[in-house]
Amino acid sequence: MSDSYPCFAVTVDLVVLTIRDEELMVLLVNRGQPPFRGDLALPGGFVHPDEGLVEAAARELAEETGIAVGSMHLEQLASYGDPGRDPRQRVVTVAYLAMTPALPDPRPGSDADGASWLPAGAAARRPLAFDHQRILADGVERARAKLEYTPLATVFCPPEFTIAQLRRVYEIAWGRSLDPRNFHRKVTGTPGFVLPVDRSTAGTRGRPAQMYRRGLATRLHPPLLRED
Amino acid sequence: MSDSYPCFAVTVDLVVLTIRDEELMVLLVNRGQPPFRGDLALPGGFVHPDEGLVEAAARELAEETGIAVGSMHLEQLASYGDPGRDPRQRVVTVAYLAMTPALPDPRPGSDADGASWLPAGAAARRPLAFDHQRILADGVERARAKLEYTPLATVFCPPEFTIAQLRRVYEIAWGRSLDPRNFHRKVTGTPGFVLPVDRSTAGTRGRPAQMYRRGLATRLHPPLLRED
DNA sequence: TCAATAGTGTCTGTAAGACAGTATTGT
DNA sequence: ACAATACTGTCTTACAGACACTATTGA
Repeated sequence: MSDSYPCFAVTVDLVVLTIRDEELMVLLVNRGQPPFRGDLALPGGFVHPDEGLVEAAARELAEETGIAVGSMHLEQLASYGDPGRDPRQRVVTVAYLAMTPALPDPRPGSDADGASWLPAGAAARRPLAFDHQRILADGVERARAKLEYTPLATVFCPPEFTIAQLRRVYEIAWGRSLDPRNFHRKVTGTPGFVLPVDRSTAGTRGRPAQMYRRGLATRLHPPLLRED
Repeated sequence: MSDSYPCFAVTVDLVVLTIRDEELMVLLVNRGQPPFRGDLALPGGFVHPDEGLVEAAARELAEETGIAVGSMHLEQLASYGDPGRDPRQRVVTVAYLAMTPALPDPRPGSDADGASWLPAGAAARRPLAFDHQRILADGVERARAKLEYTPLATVFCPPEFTIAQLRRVYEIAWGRSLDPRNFHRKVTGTPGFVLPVDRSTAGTRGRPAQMYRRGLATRLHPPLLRED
């Protein structure tokens, strides 16, 4: 029942997604040491002995991106522990999914040096270190799916945004265009999705747009489904 | 980046759900050793050094219930690794969710001795060993949620079942009654949910019912939502 | 004035909830 | 016959998709 206590290494790895330059992007790092030296990998690292899993994920995220976790969404994705996924030793990794508004480029010389934003779709189809290709694919799919039934699309937007900006999030994440008028009606009609603020855009071509911030809802009723 | 390789124990724990006696039930074991000796706990145990996580979950499931995993649904739930969740040492557990048709009682004298089925709702509100109360609550909520948008309710049914049996699964899991006529129309009208077989019930009061088996769909479109 | 974007109204098809009504069995 | 359960049809309402139309700005 509990005869042996084998020793495992435990890591956290992060799928950090954002929308930049009209594309869904993922934060990847260049591995400086073997194994997989020179390959791209998800940011992550070993969990410290007296540290919780979320704390480890938040710490690694702050180390790699240089920003605090407070402003971004962070949730557990899944764990991966196939024997042989790390050639050195048995490692179980707990993957986390983070979603954030567009960030400036990682500054060279900072802890985040060597990290860069790459298009998520393309990255999920190229080899990455360890089983990170699989983890990335799972993370992208989770994010896409959660846009359907949660208001999480707002975490890709700045604190105040327009309905059109929010719509672009869906269009980019799902790779399909949405009718602006129906989307507007749907979003403003779903209680708790967005809250209007007393401000409008200015200096843009066309009629100024009402600005909104995140509402308090955690689930969308009814959901905003992507398929036909 | 990778200075220390702290040593963790890794376990798998199982939330095994079924429907028995018109109730959602969970398989719990009595802990025979400290810590939490005498308390109820989820079945589970240490992952072997050369064993994958799913393999470990399937092995523990077979050991505790005495049946092969082949006939039941098994999916990863989440991982739990707060420092101090096990008073002996640092343990990270990967929890799995299993769903199965009604099984006979665990036979005394078998490996599954000491295991028993308890109502899941009540068990999720009573103290269990470690953080198993939280894991159980997460598992029950995951199962309830997945009934909405997947055909997983069928894994609680025998290989061949009637629409009324399937409806009871939803009613028991969600704690609300569903209109038999609308449910019938919805289920038979969702492609890939159920497939009719050339058989009917007999010996029952009332008109015999057509029997069905699981379809090939993995998601329900549109979903079968529980809230109003 | 025109182009562009924001936002509203309207129509139509689909599907869910409510529930009347028909079908087929055991008692 | 009657009760019980299976199944079908109909009505109403809600909502998604399509798209005409109005509103408000910059060029």
